[in-house]
Amino acid sequence: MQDKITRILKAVADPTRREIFHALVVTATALPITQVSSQFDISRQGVTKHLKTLEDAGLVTISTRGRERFCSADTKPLIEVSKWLKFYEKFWDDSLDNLASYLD
Amino acid sequence: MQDKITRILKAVADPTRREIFHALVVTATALPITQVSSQFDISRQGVTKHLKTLEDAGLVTISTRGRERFCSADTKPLIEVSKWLKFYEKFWDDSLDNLASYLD
DNA sequence: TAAATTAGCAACCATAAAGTTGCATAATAT
DNA sequence: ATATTATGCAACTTTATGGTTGCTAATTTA
Repeated sequence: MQDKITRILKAVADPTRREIFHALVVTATALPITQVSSQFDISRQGVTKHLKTLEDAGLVTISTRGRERFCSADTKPLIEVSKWLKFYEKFWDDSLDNLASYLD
Repeated sequence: MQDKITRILKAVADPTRREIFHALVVTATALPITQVSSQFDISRQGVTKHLKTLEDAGLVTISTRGRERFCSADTKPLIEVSKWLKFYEKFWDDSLDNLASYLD
């Protein structure tokens, strides 16, 4: 369907999803879905959908233990975003000069 | 409506928009809309919409001269994305150690 | 065993997003 | 003056997205 970088960027483009991701990153311990969703105003199903999107992007991993599903964040896919940005860093300040040197 | 970082991330989350943006960055000279759209398979109007989205995110600036509207890329807003990423860089490799030092 | 908890699935809704076409208008070129 | 070109605007279609609710199934707890 979509390529990796697109999935990652779409995943973090939504503010609620960024919040969920952030919460999982700073918690640093795997949380069951209900416990994640309790931190947000939207329904559990809403959160589950967001978690699925984050999982598809590789930003969240989910493991089942008993009836619970534990979610934890994985920041590694963001390296892709960082790599994508790298190219444009060249142009951040003195655009023309840096472009010139790039074209050489 | 949406906050800055969300507008920027949404703008670059679309692959066609990333392509348009990239084309403008490497061209380094302002291009009239028709000339931009000629490089893509979608209609001129489609491209115009994407340019509007990019402009709203600050990634493209458009100036009118005569009947033409010249578009050029501005990479500066991507600094916001870079700043957003900064926080998560801490966790990229040795997650637990770095989280520990962050929490101190 | 019965009650409570965790979660998935499916259907649904409203809105946004990506793209199209047709038409009007202003600026340029012939 | 006419024809051409560059563009905006508006309406429309299709599909994606963010969110909801109701129901069912499985695992725990009492």
